Amino acid sequence: MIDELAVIIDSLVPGDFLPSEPKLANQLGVSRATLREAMRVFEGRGLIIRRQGVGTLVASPPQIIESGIETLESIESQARRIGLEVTMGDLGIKYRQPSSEELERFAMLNGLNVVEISRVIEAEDRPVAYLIDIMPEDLLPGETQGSDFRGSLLDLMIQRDHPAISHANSEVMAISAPPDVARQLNIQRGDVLLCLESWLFTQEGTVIDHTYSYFLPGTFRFHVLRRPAEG
Amino acid sequence: MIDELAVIIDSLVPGDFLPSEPKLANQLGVSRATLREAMRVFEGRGLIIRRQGVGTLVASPPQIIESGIETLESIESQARRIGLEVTMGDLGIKYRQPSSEELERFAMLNGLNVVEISRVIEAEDRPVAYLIDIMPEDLLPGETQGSDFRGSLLDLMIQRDHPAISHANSEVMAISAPPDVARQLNIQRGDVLLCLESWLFTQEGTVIDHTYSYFLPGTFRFHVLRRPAEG
DNA sequence: CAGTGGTCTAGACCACACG
DNA sequence: GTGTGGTCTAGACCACTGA
Repeated sequence: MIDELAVIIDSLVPGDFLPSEPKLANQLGVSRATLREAMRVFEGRGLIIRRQGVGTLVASPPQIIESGIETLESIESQARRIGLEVTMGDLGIKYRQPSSEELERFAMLNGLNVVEISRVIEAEDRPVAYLIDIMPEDLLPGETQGSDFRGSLLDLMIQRDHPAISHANSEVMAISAPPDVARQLNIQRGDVLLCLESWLFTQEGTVIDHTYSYFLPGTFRFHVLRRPAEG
Repeated sequence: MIDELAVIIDSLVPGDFLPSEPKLANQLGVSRATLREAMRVFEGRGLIIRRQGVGTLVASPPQIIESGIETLESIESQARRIGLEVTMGDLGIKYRQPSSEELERFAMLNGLNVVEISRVIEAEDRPVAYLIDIMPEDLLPGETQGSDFRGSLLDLMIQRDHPAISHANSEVMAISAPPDVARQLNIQRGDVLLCLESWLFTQEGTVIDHTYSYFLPGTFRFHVLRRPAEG
């Protein structure tokens, strides 16, 4: 069945709509649930786009952002390098009390809040990443004040001299999209995401930022040089 | 609903069985389909194990293999470092003609076949990874001859002097398990996997191995140091 | 064999987009 | 309002396990 679906998608050109799910299920002789299961595969590869209330259409092949995973670089600047335009959705800014773990990690002064900043990155009118930064409020770059900020938080932090960024320690994970992230990225919960959880270090060795980056498959390609251990 | 399920799982100790799916669905007041959707989340985190014909049980917290992703090291040797015992399932060995792309990549002599080697790695009686190596047949280490080979292919290649391994170029991906891989790892298709696709280079700069490594969430933790680009 | 999880079906209702 | 995808339900059959 999945092969038949592949043929149908193949026979269409980017921008074309597939028949509606009930029709297509009928046409292929399967239930809608089974059809949707199959469509997930193609959606995961970025070949089709499903939009509630609109329909399912064949996607244009995306421009791929390729980068070494060991390079700490904002999505905006990666995109700029290949001439791809990315836009940032609305900033979600939330101040809250730090957890005890955060108090320790950030070596925060008493009484300060942490600020949690979330935003969706879009390229070619599709969400491609969802970023969350958590940091002590006094370390938030001043440029971000005002809700019209549209640049890269990471770029601001790298460019400023104080505190100076040294590196990030990141963990690489494959996860199934949690409900809140799925909603933000306009995908179904359970869809596959590549996630980097990072702690940003200053040259003094203190942690000033804790981030989660969720990447949709298709637009990003991370590579890494792996070398045998010494000895 | 998912929270109620979390409480139930929390209240059990590793090794305990959950009620059967129909019973549990009834108990929680949802359909079996919905329950299964929720259970996927916990299965993805390695908290529960579902076995067809047996039941669903609460998993013991796995020992976690932690490693820098930029280190080229076999799973066996990573596991040895933390005192975890891993075993290798049966080798699948298949000889076949190289594709035109492989001919070029491997700079192969005419008439040679490539050999495709696949195996499942298990730890604590659970599959944790699925590895596939594709290489020209004349480069396959002699030790692997005979179906009772149980060691690490990568270790053999790193240890031998000719050809000497320099590094691997790997791509990091999050994928939804394809049917064949899902079957091997005893998971459901659509479950989340971290995948490394690598090309192994000799010090002469030629490619001698093409590998896919699929990692189940839970047992492995990859991290990486990310540094700002120069300038 | 009985009981389990794996998969599929048919049908329903909802949230959403767009005219 | 109409049609779309998103989600859920109830029920069925299959494949597998272990007694």
